[in-house]
Amino acid sequence: MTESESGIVDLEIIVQGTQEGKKQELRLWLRMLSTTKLISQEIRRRLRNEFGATLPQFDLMAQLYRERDGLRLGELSKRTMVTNGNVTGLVERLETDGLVLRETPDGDRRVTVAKLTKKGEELFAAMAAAHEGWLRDMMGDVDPSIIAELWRDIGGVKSSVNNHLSGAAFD
Amino acid sequence: MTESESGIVDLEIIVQGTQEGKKQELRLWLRMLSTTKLISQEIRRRLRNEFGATLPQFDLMAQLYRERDGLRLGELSKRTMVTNGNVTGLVERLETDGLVLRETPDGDRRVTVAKLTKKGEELFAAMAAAHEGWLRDMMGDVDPSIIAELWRDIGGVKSSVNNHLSGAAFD
DNA sequence: GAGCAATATTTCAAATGTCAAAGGTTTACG
DNA sequence: CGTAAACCTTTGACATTTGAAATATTGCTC
Repeated sequence: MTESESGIVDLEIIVQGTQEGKKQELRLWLRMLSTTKLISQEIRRRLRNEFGATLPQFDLMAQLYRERDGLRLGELSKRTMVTNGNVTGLVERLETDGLVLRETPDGDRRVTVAKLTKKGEELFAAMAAAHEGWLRDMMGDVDPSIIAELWRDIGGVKSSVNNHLSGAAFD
Repeated sequence: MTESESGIVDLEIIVQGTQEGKKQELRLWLRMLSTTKLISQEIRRRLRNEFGATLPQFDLMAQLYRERDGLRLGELSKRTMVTNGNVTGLVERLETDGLVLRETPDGDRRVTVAKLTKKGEELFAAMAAAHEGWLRDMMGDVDPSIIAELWRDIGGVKSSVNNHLSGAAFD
């Protein structure tokens, strides 16, 4: 058995012994975290196997796909939740693969704009379609009304978190 | 403005133009992902600032705290959703910091067991208390009944995902 | 007891991630 | 004009992550 198959079990054991009604927020958080990780790992595996791409690359290309004129690296960083320093290398590798172009506009030479190449657009279109299908498949057992409800309520959680951050980071 | 303050905005822009009733699973997934990332980053920031620890280290110590007799590295890997190859270096660094001990039992020399030191126990106890408080704080605006409901429904999502994995990975 | 499958951990290469600091460019102010 | 402040990207050090391959040890079988 390869290591990749040994992976996931369950982080929630941490609060196994939780008393009724207490630490609900902690319980919810651990369940969100493990579920998100589970889905991420599955998507990562499929992206890799079927397209030879990584999840951060997919995220980044998704943004560029919506902005055909390209985006500045800083803008890309914000939209993908990838740190600035990280975007550099990410775009670099995508450029090496011929999926992305980098250019500096005449107006402001501080700026670097990245945009998808033809090849990049084609690859992303295929990945996006597959990606959506994977999710529909994975969540296939969940009632659509529950999906909608979860979407709303998690939005509430997100707002609450945003209102209680220590550092800076807004929406 | 330092880079760490520039960070997060919102990944959900990807589906800005989504038609009503379509791609609900994708929408939900993106919201889960961005919310989880938001909370993770906040916890990471606080762990770092207040305790000089990282999130994976916290996860790992949480498991060892519940098993005072220690755990084998493979067992640790499964419980923390950290891959096997990863546990090695993680434990190594914790040992360097005097928070964890490693020893090989007489019975089976393939095995390495890790356990918390006295110092490790004390540090973790402090971190755990703070951690729980942070979560209660961050989710402070969310009604407790919603929290409970989310916990149940996300459990449903998790089950569904587990039933539709391509590789191996169970619960 | 030699050989082989199973188990447990380590190692490796490549990519990603955080954070901090340094590099150029542009803008604005005195 | 000249220079400081602001802006955008890159770089660097280091930790983490994945996936796969390599090691080491044990247990089983013939």
